[in-house]
Amino acid sequence: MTVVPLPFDPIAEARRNWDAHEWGATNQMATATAITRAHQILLRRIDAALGPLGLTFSRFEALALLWFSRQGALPLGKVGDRLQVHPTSVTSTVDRLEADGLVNRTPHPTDRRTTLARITPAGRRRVVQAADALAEIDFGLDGMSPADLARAEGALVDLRREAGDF
Amino acid sequence: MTVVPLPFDPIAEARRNWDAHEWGATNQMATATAITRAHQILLRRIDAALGPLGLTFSRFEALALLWFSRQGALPLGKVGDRLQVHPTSVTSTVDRLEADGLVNRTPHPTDRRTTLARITPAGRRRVVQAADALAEIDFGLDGMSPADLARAEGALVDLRREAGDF
DNA sequence: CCACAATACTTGGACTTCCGACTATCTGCC
DNA sequence: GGCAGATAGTCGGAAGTCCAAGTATTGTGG
Repeated sequence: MTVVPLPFDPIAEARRNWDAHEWGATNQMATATAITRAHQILLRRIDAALGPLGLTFSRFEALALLWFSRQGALPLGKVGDRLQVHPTSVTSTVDRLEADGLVNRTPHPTDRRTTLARITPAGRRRVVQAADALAEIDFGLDGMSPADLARAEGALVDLRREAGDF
Repeated sequence: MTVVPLPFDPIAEARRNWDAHEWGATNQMATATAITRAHQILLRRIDAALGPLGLTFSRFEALALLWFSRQGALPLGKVGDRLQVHPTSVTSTVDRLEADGLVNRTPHPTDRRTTLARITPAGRRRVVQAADALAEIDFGLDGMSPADLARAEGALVDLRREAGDF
């Protein structure tokens, strides 16, 4: 995608318009817009870095979660809870990871409703490569100072907590 | 989507795992994850608030941009530049806005390559309702203090600038 | 002045996300 | 014990994002 730098900060501009028309919640609008843009930037860079490895960010997140799990396997539902995504998204993500041989579906030993996603040896190798690739580009955040990294993370804790993240 | 609160902060957990396995760029990973989650939370709340009005956040952003423009019309390319989305996304967004009668496509007076998106009277009414609805829910950010709003926005300025936002 | 490059938009395809609806299985209470 | 309701996962569909490629139009350098 061609990035065309604007001659002004679009958020500052939106803030002026918002105030001028008395639309309310200007600060929230500005922060919501900033988070949205940051996410766009991040996702593009991360997916670009993972593309050569045949992964996307969401597939990487699932794979890393399994990698960290003690047994290398989790029920699909647990994956959804941890990543805060819809069950159908987990199904779709695991479908693709399985098609690439990075994960296997295994029946749960006692609950026949439940399916476990288990990371394969190939999956373990791949996720390490991906983590390297992401560390290499600083997760797309090389434009942020250590202080800003901490500020952003800290400022978002209450939002996540209040939204039920933990 | 059912939100299942976790008994711990998943980012703190990821941080521990990341460090334990020496995967690198832990602070960037944590901030990237926080931004991703914040965006998920935000988008769900905003789209839920706009759903009854037949809008989504991206359609609202485009409509608001046209509303603020002096002529009530902009070339599709300009819309993409301002919202930092791919030309095909603009096409798709304007298609739907046009199907709902909120926007019209008009030929550019001098450049026949260019198409203008023009907000209709119905579009103007709708966007004001939408802005009210969003202010009502504080853009999904009612969980954040004024200080945190400013912190988050400020921390992301450098990222946006360095990425070519402005 | 005219061929070639740049620009503006659309089309088709891949991927992710969600919702609603559906099947299969387990759990609990009468 | 057995039926009702909860839980786990999948399927189909809608919407958003992107990329690659294609058409139409405009701009430009030899």
